[in-house]
Amino acid sequence: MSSATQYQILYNRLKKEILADVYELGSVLPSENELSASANLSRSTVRQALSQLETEGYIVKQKGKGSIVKSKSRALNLLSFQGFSATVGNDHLQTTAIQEPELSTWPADFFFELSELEQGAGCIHFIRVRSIDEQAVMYENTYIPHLNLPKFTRLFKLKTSFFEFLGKTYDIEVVGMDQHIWASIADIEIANQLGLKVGDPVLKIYRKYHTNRPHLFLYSMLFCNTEKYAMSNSSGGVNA
Amino acid sequence: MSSATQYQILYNRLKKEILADVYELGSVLPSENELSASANLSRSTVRQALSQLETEGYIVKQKGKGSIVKSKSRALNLLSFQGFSATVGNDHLQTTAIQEPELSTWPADFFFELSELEQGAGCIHFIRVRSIDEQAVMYENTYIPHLNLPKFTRLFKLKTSFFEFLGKTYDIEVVGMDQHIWASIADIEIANQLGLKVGDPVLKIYRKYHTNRPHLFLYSMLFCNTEKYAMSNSSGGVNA
DNA sequence: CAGTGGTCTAGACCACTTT
DNA sequence: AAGTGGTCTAGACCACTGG
Repeated sequence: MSSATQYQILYNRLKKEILADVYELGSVLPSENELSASANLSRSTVRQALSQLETEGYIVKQKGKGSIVKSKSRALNLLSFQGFSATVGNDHLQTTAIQEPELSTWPADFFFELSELEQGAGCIHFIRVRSIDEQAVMYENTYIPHLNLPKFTRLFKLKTSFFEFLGKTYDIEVVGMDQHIWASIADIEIANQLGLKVGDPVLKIYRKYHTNRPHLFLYSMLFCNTEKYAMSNSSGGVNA
Repeated sequence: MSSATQYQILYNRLKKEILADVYELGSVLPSENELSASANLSRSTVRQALSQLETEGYIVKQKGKGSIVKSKSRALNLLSFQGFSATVGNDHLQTTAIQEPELSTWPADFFFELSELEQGAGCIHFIRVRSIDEQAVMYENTYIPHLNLPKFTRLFKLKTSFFEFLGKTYDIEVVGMDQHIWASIADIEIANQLGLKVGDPVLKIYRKYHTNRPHLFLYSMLFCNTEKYAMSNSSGGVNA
């Protein structure tokens, strides 16, 4: 929490209203001047809030028309599982716990560089397997520095959405990420968990998530079975 | 082309300077106030240019410090080759022609859905292999609908940058893309071209590029050797 | 034509980093 | 203390969409 900025407050309000269908898909938001007047903010500040909604895919702006509600997509538009035609909805997605969160030291040869702060804090580690319609597609190894996350191991239930939990419990939001991707080969553990044979090709993805807390990063190492489902994403839409 | 805005001009200048090593990796750009003074622009306008550089991954801003040059990643911030530590510069990147551009019909089982317009136009097809320091890393199969691209097969030289060519010759710019990613296995052709053994894992990427021409899309099918170099990208960084 | 978003200016105060 | 980027204001003119 702490002191949120004006544009963040407006951004959150509008996002909430879009998700709550106050503004329906395809309709226009109040104009920048109207928002400026009603929220008692300068137009620049309103534009900053709208800009964030735009880059996250909630709205599209059109000169002369207005800000049009485009989708209720989640924030990060980066490489998620999709079927070839339709997106995989929550109905079809299951999560299985392989290892419950435990506090330990960081792996010796951790791929990403860690700050001294992170090194000293130790890490929380857990493993999940994600499935789509009973088909295991992703083996997910997550590492989190134990920085000011009281009672994490007690509170977090692996079955729930990790990002949602962080938001609701600690006000932590993911604002970006770096990722590295390789084609790799399933070892015995990965093969077992993903229903593959040892030596089958798997997608290996290392991710570093950036959060709204300045020095807090989250790390994931993913192994994906892409036999049936590809990883996919879109980019584009321009800028401020 | 046409009348560029002030912040676009500044953005392009800074990007060019970063790519030309005027500002080295890890160094700081001139401060917003300095740029504002030297370019004779308001600080807001300077911030808009820097903001675009940031969302595209060229710089990172740090309160109290400055704008730090982060990488020379290509414009479209989506999945490009990077070494583990340093970005791969143009000095280290070679292109080999495998098949020169030729006009033909579309493949029978083309992965992406094609419009009637595209179907009727036929396609230009060429194959390149990209290498980093003599190490082949990407087998690139490109398909372009033959829509109002006069003399393409005569004008385009495979050794030159494809996107740059489209921009300079036809004023076509890539503004976004969709991509699908799988872990796959090298067949005899791919293995030969990438210096792998048949059965080695490769990254398979199908891309559909969106351009500034409303109905013009470009298609690529990539096969990547990720033994030494990973594919990587960043997302996030906020806005104006 | 009035209304919209796109660009731009010239200020201001703040929190943060470095010296 | 000086300098940096982050936020915010109150204006202005423009190009574009709609009636």
